[in-house]
Amino acid sequence: MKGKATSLDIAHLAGVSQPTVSRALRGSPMVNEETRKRILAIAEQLNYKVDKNASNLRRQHSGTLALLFFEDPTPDESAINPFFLSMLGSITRACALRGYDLLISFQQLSNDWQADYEDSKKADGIILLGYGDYLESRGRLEKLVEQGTHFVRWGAVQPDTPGVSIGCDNTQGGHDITAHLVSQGRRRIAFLGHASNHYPEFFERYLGHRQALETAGLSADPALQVDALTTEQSGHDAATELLVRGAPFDAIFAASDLIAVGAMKALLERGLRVPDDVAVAGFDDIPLASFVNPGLSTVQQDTKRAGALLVETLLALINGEPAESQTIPVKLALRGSTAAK
Amino acid sequence: MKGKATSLDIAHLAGVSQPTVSRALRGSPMVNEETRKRILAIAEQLNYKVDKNASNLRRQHSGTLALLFFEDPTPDESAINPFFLSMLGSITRACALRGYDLLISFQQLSNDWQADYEDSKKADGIILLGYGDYLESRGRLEKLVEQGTHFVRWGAVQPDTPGVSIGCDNTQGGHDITAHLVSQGRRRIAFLGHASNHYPEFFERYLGHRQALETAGLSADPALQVDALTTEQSGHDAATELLVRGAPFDAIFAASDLIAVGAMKALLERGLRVPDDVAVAGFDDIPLASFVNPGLSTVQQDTKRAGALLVETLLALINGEPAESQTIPVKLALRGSTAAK
DNA sequence: CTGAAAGCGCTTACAG
DNA sequence: CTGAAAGCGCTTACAG
Repeated sequence: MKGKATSLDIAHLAGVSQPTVSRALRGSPMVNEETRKRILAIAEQLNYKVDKNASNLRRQHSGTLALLFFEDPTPDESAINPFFLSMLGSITRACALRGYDLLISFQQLSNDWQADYEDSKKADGIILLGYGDYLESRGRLEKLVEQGTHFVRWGAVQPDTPGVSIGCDNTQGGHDITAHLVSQGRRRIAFLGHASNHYPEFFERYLGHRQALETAGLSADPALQVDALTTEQSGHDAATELLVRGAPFDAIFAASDLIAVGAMKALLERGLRVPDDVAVAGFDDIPLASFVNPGLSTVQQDTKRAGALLVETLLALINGEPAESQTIPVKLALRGSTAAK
Repeated sequence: MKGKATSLDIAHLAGVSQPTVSRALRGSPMVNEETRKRILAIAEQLNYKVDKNASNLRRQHSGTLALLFFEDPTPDESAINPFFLSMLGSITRACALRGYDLLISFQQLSNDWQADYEDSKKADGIILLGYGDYLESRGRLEKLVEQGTHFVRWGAVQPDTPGVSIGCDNTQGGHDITAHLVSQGRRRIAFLGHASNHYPEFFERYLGHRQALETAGLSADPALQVDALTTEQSGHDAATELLVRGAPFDAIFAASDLIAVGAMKALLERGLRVPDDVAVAGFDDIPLASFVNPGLSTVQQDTKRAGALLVETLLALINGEPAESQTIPVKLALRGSTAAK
């Protein structure tokens, strides 16, 4: 036999028709048990595998999901945001569990998305994972909805966002970690991270932060908010800017762990001690958070649950079942960086 | 028009035959320029995308590579070895650059590999990336070769390994970092990591380590080698074991950064100072290496180059071109953890 | 329980 | 330069 075996080869060997082979292989109940066993044995022996291209073409689905991963500040570097890598792992596992393959594509938010996996029938639906200017990408989300593409997005869950989104409770997280800082005796708490609707996740964290301040009877000083994207460098720059401004502060809540780690570096370089002089908290609970010195207090996102929920929701969408945006609860992971003075 | 547009729909609208549409879309030179333009315009307007299943079925290839990722000590946790994540990123980019899609699958080394992507025509070839007992997996490599599967493997490059491998120069790396430790005045250098042919990469690093010791006129004390897998926990355990043994040492070369970081923790817990009491070096240069305190000296593997080389080699194999195993040079990344006493 | 027939949407000789 | 024909390897009504 030259080349790979086909179902027709098996049919010949088993003395049945090709459709019967197809039925037996997929466990159709209407195949004689003995016939099935014979067919399975031959298939095994020939190392036969169903040709997915043929099968998919006929069945008009692919058994594959696509993960569209976009990140803007790091177009080409190998350093991908660890939080997303953790998500990647959990999404892969969730797919495998449900018998789906996962196609992966890294893209820049600023480019046109190569989101034609579904159109070209390579995937049944798309998971969008990334970080960047929401307002810039919004139009593309609308286009996906318009085209009837099946997709779920990881991000801020807001009523006016096109399509279905899964995200963590950013507001609650921002609130809780700030409340914790207050409970540790901090009063002048800076926020490092973009705080506008361009970056809804950060904005929600910021709003939660402000809520907690208000509850504590503290006011949010505009001088204590500095824009930052989710990279260490950006966090370093933001903390430096904060120091330059000169407004006193005794704590920093960074909108992501990467920002927090960069900020800690900047503080240490200026001779400030964490947490003695400045408490620092982050968001995400990336592995690095427990390794910096002191350990970084942060808001933990449940990536395992998130990955599973993204996949489940997308599959529901694909199957025409109702699917809604959902928010996942967060919890605090407290370490040395926010100890009381 | 209901459902997605097909090439036949376009043919009708353009007043040509369906094969002409197919030719025009793939830029065949034997299509009238005006006809082509008309067809392209219609295709654009209908948001037409070639059905990959049909195309692949006909052309008998998939334009997709599969990345089979296996890791054994962490079957289900979300914490994936950061070094492999870095490789993942570079492989994805290398694929995208060459117009290939990447299918990803996480597996346990101990299970049967679900390596039938090529058999089922979902991928044209497979990249194997992972860490575990080589002797255990060897049989499966042999089977892949036997079946004529196109694959490349990241790992130790050794003549008797089935198939084609790409790996870094582990021996050189182990040699250079040990020579560096010696140059910093260290004389009793421990090695943490498996040092047997079950783990060829570690073994090569160990051999390089011994070479450097010999060159320096130092002998390798068996009491200073402790087995460890590439996790922090394992590194922590190994360092603890080393301390329990009681043989004096003034430096540790860990076979991976994760081991080194775990070992550093164990040392600090016992009140030992790095580098004053014990210098510590690792291997991989994961992002964490520059964040621990003090920064971890290590051997840097060029993951960008590695990813590109893996993809290039696999594509050569797929195209029936000659392809050979290759070794990538390494370089040292020196930080505070190996400063002179 | 099984087979003959049709067809998924392309690509590629083969003719002209 | 273009079209009619065949066929990639399956799955699924339709008959029996």
